[in-house]
Amino acid sequence: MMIPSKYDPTLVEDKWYRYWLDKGYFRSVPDDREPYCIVIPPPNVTGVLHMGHILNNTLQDVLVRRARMLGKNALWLPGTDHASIATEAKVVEKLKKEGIDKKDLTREEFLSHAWEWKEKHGGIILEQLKKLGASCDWERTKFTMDEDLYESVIDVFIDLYNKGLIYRGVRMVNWDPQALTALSDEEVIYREEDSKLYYVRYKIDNTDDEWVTIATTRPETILGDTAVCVNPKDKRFKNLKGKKVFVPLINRLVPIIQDDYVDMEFGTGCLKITPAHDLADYEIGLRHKLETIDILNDNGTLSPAAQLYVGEDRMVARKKIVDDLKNAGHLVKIEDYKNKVGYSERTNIAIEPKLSLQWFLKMPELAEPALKVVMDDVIEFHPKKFKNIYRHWMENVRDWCISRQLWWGQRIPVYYLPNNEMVVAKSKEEAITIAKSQFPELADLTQEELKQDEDVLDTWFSSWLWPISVFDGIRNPDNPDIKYYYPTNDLITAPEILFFWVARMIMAGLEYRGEIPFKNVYLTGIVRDKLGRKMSKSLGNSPDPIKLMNHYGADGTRVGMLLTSPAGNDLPFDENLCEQGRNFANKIWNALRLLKGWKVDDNLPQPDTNQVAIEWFNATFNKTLGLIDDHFAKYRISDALMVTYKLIWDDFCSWFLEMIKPGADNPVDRKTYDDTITLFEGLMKVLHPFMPFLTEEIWHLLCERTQDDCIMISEWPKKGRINHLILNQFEFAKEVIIALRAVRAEKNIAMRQTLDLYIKKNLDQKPDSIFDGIVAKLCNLTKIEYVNEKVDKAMSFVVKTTEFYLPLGDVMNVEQEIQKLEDELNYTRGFLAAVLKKLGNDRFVSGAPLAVVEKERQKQADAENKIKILEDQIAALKL
RNA sequence: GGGAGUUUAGCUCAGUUGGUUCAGAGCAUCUGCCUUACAAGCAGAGGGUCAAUGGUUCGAAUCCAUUAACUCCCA
Repeated sequence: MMIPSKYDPTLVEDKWYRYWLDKGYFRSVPDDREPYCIVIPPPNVTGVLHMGHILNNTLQDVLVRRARMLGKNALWLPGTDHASIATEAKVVEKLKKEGIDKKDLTREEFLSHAWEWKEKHGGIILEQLKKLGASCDWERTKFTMDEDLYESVIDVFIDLYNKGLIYRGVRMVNWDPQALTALSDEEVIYREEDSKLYYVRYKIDNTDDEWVTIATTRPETILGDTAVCVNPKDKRFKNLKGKKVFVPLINRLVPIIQDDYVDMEFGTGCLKITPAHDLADYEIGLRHKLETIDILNDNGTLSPAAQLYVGEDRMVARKKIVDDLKNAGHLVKIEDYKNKVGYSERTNIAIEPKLSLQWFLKMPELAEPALKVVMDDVIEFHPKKFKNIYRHWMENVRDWCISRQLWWGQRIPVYYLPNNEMVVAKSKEEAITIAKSQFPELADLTQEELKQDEDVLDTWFSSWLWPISVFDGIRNPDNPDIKYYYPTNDLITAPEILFFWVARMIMAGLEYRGEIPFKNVYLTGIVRDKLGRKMSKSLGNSPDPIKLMNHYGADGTRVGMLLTSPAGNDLPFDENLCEQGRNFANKIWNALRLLKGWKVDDNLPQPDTNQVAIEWFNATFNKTLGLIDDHFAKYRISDALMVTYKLIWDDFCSWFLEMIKPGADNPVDRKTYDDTITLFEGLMKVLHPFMPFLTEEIWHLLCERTQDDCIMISEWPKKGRINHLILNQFEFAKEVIIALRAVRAEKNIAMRQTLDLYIKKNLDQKPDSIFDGIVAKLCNLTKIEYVNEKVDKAMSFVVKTTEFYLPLGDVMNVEQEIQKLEDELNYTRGFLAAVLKKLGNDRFVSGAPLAVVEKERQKQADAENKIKILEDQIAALKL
């Protein structure tokens, strides 16, 4: 067989993905086995694959592939969410390019455009995940706007409303004056910018010429002022108590109030209060029962309530009012000032805090049990540190604003009646029935008189049901799927959405299933560039994951992502991590080439050295498998990968294959060959979750396979007996081999030149020659002989208490040898001194555990023995 | 302003309830090698006052306190 010396993933990856798909290996339906389930954190339907997805989905695939190999009925359920604001923005933008204005469309027309867009562009990301190797059950792909999921959301709204948990109220929201919608806090980006602090004086009522001066960054909001506030502790303003001031330009008389909120150090210590346009002011307004004057229209222009600049944009009004204040003698001074201004993530327009009528979900009752299950580790967070952060949020939770002024999403099922009442119902028909029964005066109510709420629900109000609604567990709570797969096992997501999504899923799970939605939450880090910046489209600092996969292979990219991404830590991404992954693939490929290049001789007896090598590798494999399983159990995925990496590269390729490698043109015996194939298979199995494509390819090249003999559905290796003795024996042999290599390197002795080795055991120890054959082979020794006396004129080294001699004749430099031995002697003496000091300390001997003291005594004995041997060697050389 | 977290080699990180031989790994660096699987490789080497100070202890990277720097969340 001709195998190229470079592994080419492009010839392999698509082929196997299609094969797995055709065979239905990703498919899961309930059966008698233990289920293992992950629901994908639904990516945004507008999205394309970015590095964060690569990390997140690689982790999920690793977990789900391993679970499948462990014999579980593994389901990874894929899907997307409708991302109401992002998608609507995209559709609006697209229509604009076609000369269509959203305002000219009916809701139905707009939605048909939106669906068209979704069918065409949505779900690219899912296709891209296939390239990564994602073993999702694609037949179960869900979308948050699918009919069943849509209905689940509506059902839940109605249910929560009927439970009294949903209410309509006026709240301060982040208003996007361009998109004309409220935004959630996470959709607002705060940027520090240079602005001005304006000092404005207000005349005090009933005085001739007494003023108070306030400082503000937004002078146009003066028109909405309904009070001026000072700190009650502030001695400067004691005289102002109970007085009133005139708001400049419009001469509205407002009270001076006192509140602890005011920072005496900031500005003048006097704060203007505009309850309609500032969150803190709004709360002060509530406390002091102030009037609220909303001076802005939804589009950011000033309303008639402002009295001045009506119809002007808020930014224009700001400039104009500064001039007018100045001319009227109210402007005291202007200072430069840095402050943080919120911008809309989608439209990049300055956010306006605005009072508006919104729908809210009460959180405290839902949050309490959701906090408990995390604190009690019913749901485990990995890493644990996120428990604190979670608790802090859950203990200070605020009601959730669930309405959005958009069309793309689940429309709020609230119907307003001609009598100014409202009903909540699943359909217009049902609404009419309810209305008629509740209000006898509406007996003739028609559909036309019914007005449904215009708003849709926040996208998170869909995704918080995700682990339930994807199995139709809201509408059909007893269906076989939900009963089998719920609660799911692991959730893999970013800490950024711990509250917006994870916490809310836990609430919904407990509310609607009476059970947690998942047992473990694995929180990934954020993928950053080398400079530590978050990867983003606007910075253009993110590599294209598709290009990355084309270049390094999906396997290489997966390994690159996972190599340095411990849970919860940010990951400064570097392409050469993927290169390392690619190199690893190539290394394994070449191990296969080596193996497949051997001639196998059925009549050749197995040499003892090969038997030893196999026994040793088996022990190593089993020991490492234990480590790998342990790392997985603790969700230390990158550690599991690193241990696997070293097992294959160092233990298998660098040590084992070199041990059993037949000489040039020599055949290998059948038993060694077959055993090596079996060992190779085991390695490929533990590697499969990380590098699914390469391992499948190698699996099929290692030997003839039937159609359904695929590694992806093979069984995860079971940990066998660990021969600890042989592991220790090898550690000793390894030290000898390394020492011998060092001698060759130091003396420039080529590998092809053979050497003889003499070994002198001490302290009545018997020779243990089990690895001698292997040492001889790896170091090209022609002879290993055990002796009772030191060997003259020979290079020497000591391992533990055994002396090794290499008679090299002339290349020996006695001076140098003596120096080397003396260095080691000095070191050992220093070490012994430290040990003796410890043992000479009564408090140590009496205070430390017996085992620790015993260890120190052992160290003492070892060091003393070694010192004696070194001294003897030096003496012999000096003769 | 409130809260949380981080600080160990040039970089990214391990380091279990304090206790083997003066702290480990991968990458990077350096040295020597195209040794008949692999230069996408092989064999080696160097590199750390465990952020600082103080304390507890027979013993501290690990526990406590203070300080500093950075990150995140909330306001």
